[in-house]
Amino acid sequence: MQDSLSQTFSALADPTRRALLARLSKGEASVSDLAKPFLKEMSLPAVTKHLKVLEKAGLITKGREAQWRPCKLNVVPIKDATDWMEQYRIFWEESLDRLDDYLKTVTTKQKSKGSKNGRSKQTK
Amino acid sequence: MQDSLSQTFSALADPTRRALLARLSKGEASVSDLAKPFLKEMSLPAVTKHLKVLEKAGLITKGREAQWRPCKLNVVPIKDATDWMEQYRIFWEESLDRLDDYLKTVTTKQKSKGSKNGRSKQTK
DNA sequence: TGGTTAATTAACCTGAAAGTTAAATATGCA
DNA sequence: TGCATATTTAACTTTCAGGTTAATTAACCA
Repeated sequence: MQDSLSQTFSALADPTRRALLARLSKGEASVSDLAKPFLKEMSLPAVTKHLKVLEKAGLITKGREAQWRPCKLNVVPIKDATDWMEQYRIFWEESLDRLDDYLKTVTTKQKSKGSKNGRSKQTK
Repeated sequence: MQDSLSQTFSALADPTRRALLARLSKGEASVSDLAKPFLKEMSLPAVTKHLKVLEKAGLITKGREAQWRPCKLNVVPIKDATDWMEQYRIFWEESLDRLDDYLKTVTTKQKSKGSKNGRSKQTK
């Protein structure tokens, strides 16, 4: 058995499953509704399996209504994954800062037609 | 070949690889440095393979310095993955709002010993 | 009761992921 | 040169993911 973060990431690591989630973000849908856009590319049981993966990862829950299984999105594991990723946010914000500084340097250079230093990355 | 989001998510879907990234977030390290904490559980070539997965996903880059291959974190794909997840943020914020409302209702009830509305979720 | 629709299960195939051990490749240094 | 260290590659095994087709289950409806 896998830890739940791994399960979430691996559920998300498939474009069909991400598309299913995207569809469900617009509202509940039955299995055949969900499958419809994919039936050119794969069989219904294949979609069933994808849904099972999503269900095991806690990303969707299936209800029952007559012969339909209305699926709905559960976003909690996505939030958990996002929370995990947050620990890296500082890194890309940092690098955006550097980009910012760099752009400022370029702008300055353009205005003053000259650089105060020979290196490219030096500001700040 | 996989699309890059799938590659990122699938690279992140392994606790060893996430631990490697976490280690790299503290600074560059060589392969053997990185491997050290895992050598009780797996062989060095296994770690090499994990690093290759991370490298192919663009999450790290390997340099060379004598016989060492210093690895460093590249956080861009993580940002991309986060950006993708952002489309779901509204959902969990929504549900936190509902929780918030609920807590407010409970508090109000405690203070006023009565509820202003007759909705179903208010008890308990 | 029997037919239709919705969905799942079973049995199977193929390929790739994740690990192994052993051998090969670089690089530094005495 | 030749040995030691760092890392990768090769060859192999096992397990699992993702797909298939065919059969089965479940519910509705006439």
